[in-house]
Amino acid sequence: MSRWQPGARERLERAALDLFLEQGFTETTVPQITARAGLTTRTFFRHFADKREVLFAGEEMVPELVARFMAEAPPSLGPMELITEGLAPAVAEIFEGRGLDYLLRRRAAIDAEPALHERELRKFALMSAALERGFRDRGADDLTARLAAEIAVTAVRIAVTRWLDQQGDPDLPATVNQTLAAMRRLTST
Amino acid sequence: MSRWQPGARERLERAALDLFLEQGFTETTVPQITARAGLTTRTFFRHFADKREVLFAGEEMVPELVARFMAEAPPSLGPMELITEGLAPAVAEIFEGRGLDYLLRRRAAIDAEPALHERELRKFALMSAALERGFRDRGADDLTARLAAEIAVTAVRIAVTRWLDQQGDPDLPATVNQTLAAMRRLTST
DNA sequence: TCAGTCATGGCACGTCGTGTCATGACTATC
DNA sequence: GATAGTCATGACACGACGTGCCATGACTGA
Repeated sequence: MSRWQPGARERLERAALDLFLEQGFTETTVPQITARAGLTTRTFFRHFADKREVLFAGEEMVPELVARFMAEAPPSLGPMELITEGLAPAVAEIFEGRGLDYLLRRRAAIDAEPALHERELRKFALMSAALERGFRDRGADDLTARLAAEIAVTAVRIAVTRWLDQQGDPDLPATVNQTLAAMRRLTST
Repeated sequence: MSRWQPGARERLERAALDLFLEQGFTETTVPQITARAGLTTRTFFRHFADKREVLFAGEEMVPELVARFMAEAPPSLGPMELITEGLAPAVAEIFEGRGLDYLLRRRAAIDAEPALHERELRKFALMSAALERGFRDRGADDLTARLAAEIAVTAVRIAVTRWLDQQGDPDLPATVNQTLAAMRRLTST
C-alpha cells in the first residue's frame, strides 16, 4: 500500500454496519461492502469467515478472557459466590471495549436479522462453555458447573439487553448486579 | 404419483440425517439428499427453507403450544410456581414426539456442526420469547417475565441434554424437575 | 541487491437458495 | 365420464456466497 489508511478490517466493519442499517443484511452484498471500503470481495473473506462475522470480529478471545478470569479468582469461592462477586467486573472488561454508540447500532442490525441473532447466541454459548470448563477445573461436579455457567451467561445476556435499553446508564457492572439480584429474588419465590 | 410412498418430507429428513451422520453436514450437498430420497433439488427447498431446516421441521408450532399452555394455566400461579409445577409435563409434550433413537442421532449431527447448533439455540430463543409474552400477559413486569422465561428455557435445555445423555431414563419430566431443583439449590447458595 | 514474507487482486468454480414456467396426478362439480 | 381447479413436483436460469489458486506489489532483513 502506498499511503496508509485505517486498517482494512475497520473499514470493512464500518462499511458493513452502515449498509446493514441502511438496506438490511440480506439486501447487502459483499461486493457492495468491499466497494465502499475500497477493497475486493476476495479480501473480505480473508478477514472474515463469512458475511456475518464482520459484526463479531475479535470475539474469539472471550473464552480465553473467561478462562484467565476464573483461574485468577480465589480458589475458595464456590460457583455462586464467584458469579455474584466476580461476574460484573469481568463482563465490563469484555463488553465495554467499543463505544456505546457502536454497540447500539450493532444491536439494531442484529435484531433485524435472525441469522445475526443466531450468531449472537453462539457467542454466548461459547462463553458458557468456557465458564463451565472453569467451574469444573475448580472442582465443581458436571451438573453444577453447567448450571452455574448457564445461569451466569443468562444473567449477562439479560443485563446487556437492559444496559443498552437504558443507553448505558447505569453502567454495565451495576446492571449485571441488579439483574443477578432480581434473579435470586425470583428463584427463591 | 402413481404409487404411494412415504411422504416426501419424511424421506428427505431420513436421507438428510443419514448423510449428515455418514459424511458430515458441510460435505453433504442438497442434490445428494434429494437423489437418495428420489426427488429433485427444487423440491427440497419447497419443503425446507434451507439445508439446516431438514432437522428442525415442525418446530414452528412450539411457540403456539407454549402460548396455549400458559393461557390454560390457573391465573393465580406466579411465574416461578408456574415453572416448577407446569413446565415438566408441557416439555414432555413438545420433545417426546419422536423416538429417542431419532433424537439421539439428530443430536449427534447437531453437535458436530456449529451451524446446526446455532439453529438449535434459535429454537430455544423462540421458546423463551413465547414464554416471556405469556408471563407478561399474566401480569408480570418486563424484567420478571424475561427472567422467568430465560430461567425456564435454561432448565429445559439442560434437562434435555441430561435426558439424552442418560438414554431417556429417567423420563424427561422427572429430569426437568431434578434440574429445576438443582438450580434452586444452587442459586440459594 | 536479493530473498522472504505478507496483504491484496483477479479469476474460476462449486454450492446454496429463488423465481418462473411446465407437467401430471388427484378432486369436485356438472 | 368430461371439465376445470388445485397441488406437488420437475426443469432451468440466475444471483449471491464462499474457496482454491496463482500473480503482484509493498515492506523487511541480510
